[in-house]
Amino acid sequence: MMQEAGPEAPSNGTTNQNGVVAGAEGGARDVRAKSATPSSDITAADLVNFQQQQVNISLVSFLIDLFATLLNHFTQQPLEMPVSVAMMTPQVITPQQMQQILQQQVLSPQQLQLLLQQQQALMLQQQQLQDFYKKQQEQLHLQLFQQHGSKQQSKEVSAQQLVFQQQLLQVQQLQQQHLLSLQRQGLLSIQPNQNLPLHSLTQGMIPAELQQLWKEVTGAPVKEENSASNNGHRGLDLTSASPAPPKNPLLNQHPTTNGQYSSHTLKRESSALDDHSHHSHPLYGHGVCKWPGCEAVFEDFQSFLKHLNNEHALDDRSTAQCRVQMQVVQQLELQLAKDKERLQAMMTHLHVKSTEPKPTPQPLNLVSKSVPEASPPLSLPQTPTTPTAPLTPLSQAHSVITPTSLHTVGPIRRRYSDKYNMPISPDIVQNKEFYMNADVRPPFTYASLIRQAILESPEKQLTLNEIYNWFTRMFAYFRRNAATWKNAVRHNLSLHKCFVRVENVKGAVWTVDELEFQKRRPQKISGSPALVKNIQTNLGYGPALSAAFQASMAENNIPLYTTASIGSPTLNSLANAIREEMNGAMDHGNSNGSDSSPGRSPLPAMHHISVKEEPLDPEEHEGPLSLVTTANHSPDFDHHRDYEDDHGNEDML
DNA sequence: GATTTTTTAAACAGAC
DNA sequence: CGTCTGTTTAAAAAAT
Repeated sequence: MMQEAGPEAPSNGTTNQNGVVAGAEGGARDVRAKSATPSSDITAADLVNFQQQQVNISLVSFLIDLFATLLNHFTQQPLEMPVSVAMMTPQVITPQQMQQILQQQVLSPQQLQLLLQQQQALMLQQQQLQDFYKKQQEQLHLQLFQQHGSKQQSKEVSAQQLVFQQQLLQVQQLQQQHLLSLQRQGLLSIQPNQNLPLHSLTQGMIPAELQQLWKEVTGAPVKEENSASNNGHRGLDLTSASPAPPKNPLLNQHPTTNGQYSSHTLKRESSALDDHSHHSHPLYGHGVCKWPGCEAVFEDFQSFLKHLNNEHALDDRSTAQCRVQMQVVQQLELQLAKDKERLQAMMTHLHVKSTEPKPTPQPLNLVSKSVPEASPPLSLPQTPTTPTAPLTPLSQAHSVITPTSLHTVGPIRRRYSDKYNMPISPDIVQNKEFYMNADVRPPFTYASLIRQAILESPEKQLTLNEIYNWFTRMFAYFRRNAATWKNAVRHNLSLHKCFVRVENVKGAVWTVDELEFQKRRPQKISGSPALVKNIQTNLGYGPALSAAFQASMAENNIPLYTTASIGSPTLNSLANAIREEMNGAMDHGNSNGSDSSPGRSPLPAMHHISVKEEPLDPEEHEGPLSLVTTANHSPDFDHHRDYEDDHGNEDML
């Protein structure tokens, strides 16, 4: 609604963009926390197994990432991959599109309501699983971390390859699962001229291609995954088995029953993939009715049809099952999206780790220069990008299904506000990718966002212009209507006491008075005791230190931290501890106060907010992962970034 | 339903 | 003079 006046073009060229890593944010946001979706009729035991495997993967992944990073850092020779990242981003149905498809076909508002209720129940179960999973993860992390000093370079590389390969396979599996789920429901019919079929979904992700790709990437023959671990092998089995119809978790909660059930179902489903090509009906395969929870055997297709019409007619039970199936699909979709994201982060990490700030190919012409409003690609019917749906902590995770969600693109706002003391950081980090690409208003207040921007900066201080840049960099939404939100940003900076302006030779920077920020609203910590404890812990560290952790977690590519910060407050603390340890281990020198941006550091004396002389600023020097490392020593790189930022802004405004 | 917070809009002043 | 930065007021919207 705001006039996007030209005068908005900021003169960012003048101000040096501090080295905050925009891109490479390989951030490999965590997928694992939401791992094994309670899909289908896999038994509880199976789920646990699967989760354990994922734990293994993530552990290895973490270690690999860590060491590879170190390796890269010291050798300055990032692994090269002769593969374009773009290749690896097949266009799959976005969650939004999925919702549309599903909703348009079957659901009435009442049904949606029912569905929501069921989801809640389901989510309870999920939560239990996740709790279990987290505990295990925590344990293993601890264990592994104790032996982290003894790895050898060669091992790391090969292990990295392994993990990477597994990631590829995982994504592929998810895609197949997803598709098969759709087919199973009959909600998605496979037709040659439709663009949803399997070969389209897996386009660029065909196993053979993956293998080939992997060979190219590694320059070595592909190791059989089962030789190193059973993850890959198991994963493949899961793939084929995954379409097994889900036991309705609401109707049947006896794991033993499920176990018996699934054990032979899995076998039968194993070749479901190529099966429905014979019979047109996706619910019939291998002589078995594939309706979820059914599995009646039939001699011929006709009797199956008869059965289908009789037993699975449009009644309450069937619709309920259908809803559950939708839920499964949703989960898979989410999982898939996250894993894709993770994969891409990995690829980016391996490919352009320390040179390319933009991980996601963001076409510069996406938002064209002079016509911010005129370009209609952003209009409602189809989202221009294919962002993953924002992953939200449990409570809202499935708001995606609400009827309103289809229309929420613009006006509807639901702020997270600052209920909790560490309000948005985990969420914002988790959904980084999403907000970077989706023209969706982030559900955070300006104050929260500004704070986040500042805390993410290496020195917990930003100029106004740098804050602007952070907004535009991190949120597609803020690439438009600059006059409006910039005004709001300035307004917020002035309005809230928690933002402190610090004079500097070169001007002024803004810092966050953490205590004030906490004060802003009566602290109603309604969350778990763990959360409270965590907050206390953080406060104990002092604002500066806590901020440092926040920022480093946000900026670094190490999945564990992101995982932990999202996964559970307890783990967050753990991550902090680990982080601290690592900082100590990695670089000692703590070379006095040599800034990454010598020119504009405010006078230390003026800091009544203790953001300055903290002993262990991770970015201080040789920050383990971020681009800042390079930026510190390479004027060219600085220039490069300046240019990029200018460029970006020109494009946006 | 009242109160508080947040957002949006806009006027204005000072520095550059 | 125009732009950027920063402060302030006002009103509407949203959240509590």
